[in-house]
Amino acid sequence: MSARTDGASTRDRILDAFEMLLVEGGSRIATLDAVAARAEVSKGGLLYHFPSKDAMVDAMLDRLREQGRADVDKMKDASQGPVRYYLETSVDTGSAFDRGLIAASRVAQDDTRARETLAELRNGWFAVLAEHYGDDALARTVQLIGDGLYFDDTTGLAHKRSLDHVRDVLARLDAL
Amino acid sequence: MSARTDGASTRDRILDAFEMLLVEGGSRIATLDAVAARAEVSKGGLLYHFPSKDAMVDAMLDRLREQGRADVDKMKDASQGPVRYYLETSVDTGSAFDRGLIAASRVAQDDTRARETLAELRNGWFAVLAEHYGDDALARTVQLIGDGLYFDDTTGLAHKRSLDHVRDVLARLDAL
DNA sequence: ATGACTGTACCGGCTGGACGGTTTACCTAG
DNA sequence: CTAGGTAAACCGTCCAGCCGGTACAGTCAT
Repeated sequence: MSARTDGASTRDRILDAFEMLLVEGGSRIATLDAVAARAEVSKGGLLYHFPSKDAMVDAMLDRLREQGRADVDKMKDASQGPVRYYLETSVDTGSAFDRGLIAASRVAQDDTRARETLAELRNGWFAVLAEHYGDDALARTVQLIGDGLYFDDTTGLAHKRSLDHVRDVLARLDAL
Repeated sequence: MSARTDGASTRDRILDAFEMLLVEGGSRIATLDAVAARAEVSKGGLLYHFPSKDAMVDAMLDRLREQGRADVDKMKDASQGPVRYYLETSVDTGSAFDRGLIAASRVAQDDTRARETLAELRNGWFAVLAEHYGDDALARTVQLIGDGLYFDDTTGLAHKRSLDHVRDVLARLDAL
């Protein structure tokens, strides 16, 4: 709550490092030693802030949920409208939020809390989409397209024309 | 290629056990010991068939690619047409192929070969979709929806009405 | 104002357990 | 005899978590 080194608190630097490693190589390489090294903290220092790896995951997920709430707000009053905003941010924009999202999905493979967090975020977006359209079928379909975009992106096989294709199809439905 | 115990060969039983463990708990719990136990084979017996874990992954991926080729064929001459077939099989039907697909995506997190295999399978489906529609935008969008369905399913948060919603929207586009 | 003490933030060596993989000795049906 | 195993000891490596220390800022009685 007081000591700073560069700009961010050590605590946040550790969480950032954890997310980066998760994004780059999955949970296998995101060991405590690797996280500590990346955050330029000793392992002991890391353990001072987060008593266990589990606690670190919890903290990362808490931060992500908070960022998620902010994202839903931005989506609601985005100038392009919620749909375009949602679709455009479904592909990795390099933001801290995206990084956290990808990190969480890496962990989700064997962590229930991460799955729950992801589900909670998805529910938030769906609510905005459903309210905007007043049509659950359309809202769900757009959300699925967003999930597909996101999946392709994180699995490393996104086609750069995908977003254009989707916009084209949604235009035919007057759903943009 | 000859010895049977129950119905399947020991080799296939091992691969099945490996996939099951991958689906249930990700690569962390799919250890050689756990696979051997699930397949009711000794660890030595497992290593007799697959000299290393890497070799086991390769074999699993090979089997999956073969099943994938068969699936593309089934998709081409499915009575419901390729789109319905593709969509319906994007949600887990409990088939061996689905299980293999989920298993591969679990491994894909830190395995290039698995990512390549998944990409190859996706290309096969896209080709059928694109040929059917003669419209890349629509084909890509349907594929993204399929990816979304699949993603939701494997992340454990599928809504059972999703498929109906998608069918509804595609009907509005005369794309079913 | 100073010396004793306290809490915060952090360091880094170490341990114990799990895991992948190897090897060896043994069994058994065809 | 040999293909197809079983059973279990063993090795090297990796990793989470533990622990004994350090540095230093602040507090407080004297």
